[in-house]
Amino acid sequence: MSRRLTPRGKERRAQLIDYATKRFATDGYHPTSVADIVDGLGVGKGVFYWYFASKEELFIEILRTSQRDMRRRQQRAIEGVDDPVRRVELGIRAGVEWLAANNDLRRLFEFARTESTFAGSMKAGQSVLVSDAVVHLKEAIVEGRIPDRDPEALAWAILGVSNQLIHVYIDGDSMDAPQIADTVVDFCMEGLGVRR
Amino acid sequence: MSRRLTPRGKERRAQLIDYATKRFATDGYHPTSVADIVDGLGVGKGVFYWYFASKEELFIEILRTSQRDMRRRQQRAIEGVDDPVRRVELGIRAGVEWLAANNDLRRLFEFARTESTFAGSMKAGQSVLVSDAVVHLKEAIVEGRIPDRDPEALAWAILGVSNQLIHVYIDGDSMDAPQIADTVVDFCMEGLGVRR
DNA sequence: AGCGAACTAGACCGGTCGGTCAAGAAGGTT
DNA sequence: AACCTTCTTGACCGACCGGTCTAGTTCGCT
Repeated sequence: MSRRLTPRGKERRAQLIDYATKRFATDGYHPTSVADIVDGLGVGKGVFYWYFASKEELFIEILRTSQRDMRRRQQRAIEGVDDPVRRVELGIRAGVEWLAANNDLRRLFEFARTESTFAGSMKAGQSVLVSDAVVHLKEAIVEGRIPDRDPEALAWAILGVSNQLIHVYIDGDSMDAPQIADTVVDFCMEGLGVRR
Repeated sequence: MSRRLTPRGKERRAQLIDYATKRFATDGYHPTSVADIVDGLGVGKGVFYWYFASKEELFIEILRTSQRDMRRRQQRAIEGVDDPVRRVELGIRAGVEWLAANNDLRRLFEFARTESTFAGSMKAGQSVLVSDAVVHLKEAIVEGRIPDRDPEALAWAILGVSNQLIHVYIDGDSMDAPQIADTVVDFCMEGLGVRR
């Protein structure tokens, strides 16, 4: 699906994406029908299928552009920083802040990972983030700044901590984004801090 | 829903739960219809509604009993162990091994967290696990074995690492459960191991 | 003003959904 | 054998699903 869109058309399309994102995030993808979306916007069903080939296509589009946006933010946050450990930290903070600011999308990501139709698309996107992180982790290992362990596993672990703490503390809104970022960074840098 | 069940009835019920769990895990909760379940078992639809009041009730029952089972396994793994740090480690290992061995259920948990209908039930169950862990973490802090940080956040972080690494390495079957457990324990105990 | 492209409304379609129900088979107890 | 409870069948129901389509309106351009 790809049409020539006038400014008016682009805005409609954006409207549909925004509203659908919210509904998907609050009610779930399956329970939200196309009729719900167009009714909520007060437009006819034809509008939806003018801009999107299917409900599924819309959802995948939301996932793709969101993942791209998050990665961009992370890259902007670390550009020009020499210290690899510092780059990891800034990457974590940028990621946490993006996910906290786009909680709707975070929820969509969580769901998308659970259904085979979307899992592939999600895994691909996440793998990109992990590869990004692996570069810095490897550098940190080479420089002897952190012990030599599988950098990919470390990157996934970081992602896991970030997602979990945001999920708990944003949805339970008992912490703001910077506080969560502090907690995540702290745990990722030294874990429980057990002396062994 | 609760009926007097003969042994035969109990087995039917278990059959339904087993098969539905697998279908829910592979195809998703919504895409799996009640008709799919009974057809897959070669029985009539009435059978399903003889044992369960609704599709939703069945799903919640699966979640409840699974969470209980996982917690039991964790408790059995740490009973009689004096060292709180060791208890945390054994709890992590037991949790990881349970989730790896019951990957179907792990996927269901992942989905259940994303839909408002089931999120409450899931959160409650997870909170219990966290409270369990918090007890040992507090003790470890008091004994000076680990630095004094919010034990609840630590517990959630541990849960996040466990879920993420199992998700990645079991579904991509490139590691077995004990290896994953090692990796999780390692990360949780000392994180990236940054010297600060 | 006129025309084609962009956009919109909403009735409509076939299919599927979760759930019901009447009828009867199977099994245990007396 | 008679009888009651447990269990099973599958046709059926109304609701709703994603998606189509036709008839039209609005807009930008010449």
